[in-house]
Amino acid sequence: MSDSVKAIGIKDVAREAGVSVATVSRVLSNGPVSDALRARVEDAVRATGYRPNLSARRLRSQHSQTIGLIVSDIRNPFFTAVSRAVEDAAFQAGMRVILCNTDENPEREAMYLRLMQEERVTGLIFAPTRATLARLDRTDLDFPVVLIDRSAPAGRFDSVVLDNPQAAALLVDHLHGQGYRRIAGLFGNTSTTAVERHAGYQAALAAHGLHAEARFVPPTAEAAEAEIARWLAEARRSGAMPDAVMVSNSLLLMGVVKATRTLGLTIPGDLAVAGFDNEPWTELVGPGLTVIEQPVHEIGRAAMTLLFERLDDPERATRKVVLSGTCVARGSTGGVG
Amino acid sequence: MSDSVKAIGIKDVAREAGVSVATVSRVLSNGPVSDALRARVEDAVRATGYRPNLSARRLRSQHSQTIGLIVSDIRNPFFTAVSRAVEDAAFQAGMRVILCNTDENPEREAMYLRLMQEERVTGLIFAPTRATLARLDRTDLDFPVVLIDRSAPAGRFDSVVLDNPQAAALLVDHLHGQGYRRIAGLFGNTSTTAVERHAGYQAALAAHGLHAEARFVPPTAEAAEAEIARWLAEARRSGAMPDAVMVSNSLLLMGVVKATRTLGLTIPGDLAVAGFDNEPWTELVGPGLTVIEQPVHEIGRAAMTLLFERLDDPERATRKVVLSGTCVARGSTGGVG
DNA sequence: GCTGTTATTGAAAACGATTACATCGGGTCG
DNA sequence: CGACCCGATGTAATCGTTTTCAATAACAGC
Repeated sequence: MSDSVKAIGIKDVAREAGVSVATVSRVLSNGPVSDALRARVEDAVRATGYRPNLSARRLRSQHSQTIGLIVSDIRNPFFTAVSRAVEDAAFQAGMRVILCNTDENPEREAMYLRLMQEERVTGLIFAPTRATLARLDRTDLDFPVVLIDRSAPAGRFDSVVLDNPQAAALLVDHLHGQGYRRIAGLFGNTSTTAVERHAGYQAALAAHGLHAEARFVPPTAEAAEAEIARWLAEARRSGAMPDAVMVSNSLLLMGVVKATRTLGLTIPGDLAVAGFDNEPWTELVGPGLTVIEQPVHEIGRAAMTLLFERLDDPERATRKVVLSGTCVARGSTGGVG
Repeated sequence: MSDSVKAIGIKDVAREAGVSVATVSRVLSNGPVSDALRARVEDAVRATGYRPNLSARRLRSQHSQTIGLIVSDIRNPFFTAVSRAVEDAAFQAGMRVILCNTDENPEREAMYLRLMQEERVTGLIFAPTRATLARLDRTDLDFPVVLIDRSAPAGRFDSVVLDNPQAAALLVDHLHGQGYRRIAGLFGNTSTTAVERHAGYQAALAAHGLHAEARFVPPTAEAAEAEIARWLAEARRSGAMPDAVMVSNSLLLMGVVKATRTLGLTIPGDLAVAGFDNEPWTELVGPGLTVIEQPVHEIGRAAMTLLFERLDDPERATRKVVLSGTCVARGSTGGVG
């Protein structure tokens, strides 16, 4: 707590060890130094408790050794898992990660993009909203970007995404196989992900000769709960109750389950339910919830791989890695009758 | 993607605007500049697309404008909520947050503490494991630290914690009021939090004249599931089945619920269940899970307040803010019979 | 008209590290 | 033995800002 002493710098270490600052720097970065001096310097570092100043280091070396990771919702276990994978890969490569959370808010996205530039990040992994994705082409960033979860329509950026249409179709096929015929769909209205899942849902229903009924809501449990309650009330009046509902993410899934509780509906007796993301709790709710499981860790790893390859060769053609999900069938789609 | 042009710096802006770099700097930091020049500089900034280099800025100004936040598990909604509160408060104060995740691993804690020093953070908010907490007194950091969730035994650091004994007692009292008499307790074995909750649990049971039966496990759902299964099997053989079990965090809670499923026990018929942290899914599992709700947002805000006050006055006495939780009663403790 | 004061502005030092370049010894080879 | 080279080390330039300090201009007071 002695506030008066200045923080110790590389000069102090050099003096303590009786060498030049250059030698200290070389020891710190495993440069060519004789064993004798190296030992002296290491002792001095320990003795003084020296910690290099990262700002100075980054400024001079023009190397931030940092990659950015901008996700839309850190509470979503999908993103926590991905960020874990990214961080592990980054750590192995001796890099740090700056993790930012946008809440699907374009203003925050813009703010964090600016931050990334000011931090001079080496690269960025980004899950943008549709709004930002649209103008991202025209924004110029001076670092490579890999998109995750949300994909670019054109091809200026590398990206890694789930095969969303296929995954949605997987759910529809499963529901159809279990005997459900009126399959409602509830989708988020901010991400391209939801759009793709909706497309897969529609195509699969068409293939089975079924009619699609889809609605789009803000990606919150509350919105989903309210919408599904309204929807079912209407459906009951018109005598056209769906026998199953699939949703495009786990927040909506929670909303739907809540709604069935307040409406007094049983799962799957009155309504079958299926969704995305195999979160730990989905196994524990009701008879267990049928979900699509994403290869979350692989998605994170793939994003890092793409990023590093791009850093190696900035000129190569952009790539899009598409991974497929698997259907985890549980009691919530137990079958008709 | 024009890689050949050097990144533009403050010099380029100065040349573009026909002023000195000092003036540009002053405009950027709202220093005293005539309106005419200010306008010219702002135009130049826009024209060149200049972004200040944060490393250089931090190096020169000796002000990182950054606070560290080290949590033990970012997937734990308690910490996601806290970090949200911290980040909001930091943003309002014009600061950035470096968020780090230790997984309750002392090595990672040490690594991140080192990182905080090298980043020259202004202050740190930290939820340490017991192991690290013990040696934290002897470590010298050159920035103030506020502990959250886990409290310091001595008093070198400011801290903000839940009133853990009281919260645990709240649960025990509730269970007792519902008619339960054999109340088992399952606690994590890495945090001081669990220790305090255990103490409250024991005291409350004693007050009711009941016998405490507690066990400690690693803070994972798997460990809890295995332990509770073993425990119940033993208890059944010895004819001393508990009629209720309380656990010290939400991961353990999940493990216990899983175990009841595989063992075919009903909640609360065969076993009442209660735990900590009012996560969204606890409402949806079985008849709803009775939990202690923590004032998560207030905890984050209080930590930031403590930190800022400490920065204002490094000499003042350390404080410990204790907030109380509330009991959210649900079906999982529905009552005996 | 001279001086003191204040508000703008620019030149240059400083922040704490890395690194280009020079220096120095000692070994190898012709 | 001299030329050459190589590895270890030190000196000083450098990264892109902020900030100190001096300079200038404008203006008020006497």
